[in-house]
Amino acid sequence: MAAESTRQLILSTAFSLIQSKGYNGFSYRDIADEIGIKTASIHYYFPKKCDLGRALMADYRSRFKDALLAIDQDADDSTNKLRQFTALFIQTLAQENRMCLCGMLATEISTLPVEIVEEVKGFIADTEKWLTRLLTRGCQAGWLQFAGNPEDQAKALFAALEGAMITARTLNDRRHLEKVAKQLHATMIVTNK
Amino acid sequence: MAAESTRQLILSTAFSLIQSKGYNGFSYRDIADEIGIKTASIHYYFPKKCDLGRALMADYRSRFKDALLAIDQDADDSTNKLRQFTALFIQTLAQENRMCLCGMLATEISTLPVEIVEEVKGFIADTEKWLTRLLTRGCQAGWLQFAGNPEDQAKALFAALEGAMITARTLNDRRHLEKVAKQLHATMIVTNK
DNA sequence: GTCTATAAGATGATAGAC
DNA sequence: GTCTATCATCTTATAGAC
Repeated sequence: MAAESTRQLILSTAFSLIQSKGYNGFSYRDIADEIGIKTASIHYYFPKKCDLGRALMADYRSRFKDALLAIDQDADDSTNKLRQFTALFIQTLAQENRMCLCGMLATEISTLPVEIVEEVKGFIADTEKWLTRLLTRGCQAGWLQFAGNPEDQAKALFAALEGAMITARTLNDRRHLEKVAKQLHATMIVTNK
Repeated sequence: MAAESTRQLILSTAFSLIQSKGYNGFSYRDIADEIGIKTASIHYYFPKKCDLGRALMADYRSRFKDALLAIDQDADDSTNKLRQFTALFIQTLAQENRMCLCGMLATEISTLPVEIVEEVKGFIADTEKWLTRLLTRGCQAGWLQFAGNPEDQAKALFAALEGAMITARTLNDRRHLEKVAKQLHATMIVTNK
């Protein structure tokens, strides 16, 4: 269907733009010019910009959740699950220096419509909850070790990855993120198990 | 002098706006309305928006450097210097939920004029360099302990603080940042010294 | 579904009066 | 220094023809 195709094209183009320039940094015109359509056509699928923004963030949240589920279902031990998790961030950055949509929108939070704010908050809550469970189990099984409690360590770990994406992008050095990821692993993974 | 006062008023108002809404999220009109002047007056002091943005980031970078120098000159040991460092981020967030200007602009990096980009890069380089020195000395003196090398640990530490400011602001919970800071301390500070 | 046309408002910026 | 007036341009958004 031509309709479904255009809709998908709008979504993927907008996704790329919002990951690199932010919600306030892209316009319907940017999308239209890139695809070769008119802005009115975009309004047909997404009447208001916040409709598009909400759809993008909701999709992203859903796909990220699927990725976490896939890690859960993997037979690997906690250390490898942790590596798979950090790899999600490294892969995103490797793709044209794109930011995690959550980190991007969270920084713009005070300028966003409420519907989008809720999705961003949900993404953080989902991820910290998942990470807390991973860290708790990893500790119990003796694969992981760290000071403090799993909840706070999960917050610190997620924050470090989001922050490192930002600094890596700014310094135009994706290895920056890889170094931070490696450092985070070294801090938590029990090597003499 | 009225001139100096207006200039300072513009800078402080713009600073507050850019910390909360980002470079692409504030306008000359926002500043003018808040101060009670016209946008043309702002153009008198800062002809182009990037002049204002550059001034704000350069000032911030300079003041942050001074704060780091003050920590250096303090008689405290490395663990307390580290606590003073993380306190800088906590204090910023405590002030009306404001972001670190570096983290804010770094996220918008792909939309910023080059002069500003250079200041942001410089801020990251300055801070990571200072932190690396602190961590190196703290290790040598036996106050601090961590896996890997000081350079990468410095990158991870800075990234975690910037990231935690973002998540804390989004969740509207400044204790989020405090928990992450505490966690970072617990990870590195040798308790039985 | 996609377009043209158009609107109302914001934005960064400048010229020139006071 | 600060203002009024004005600018070209962009932005989100809608109405209606095809």
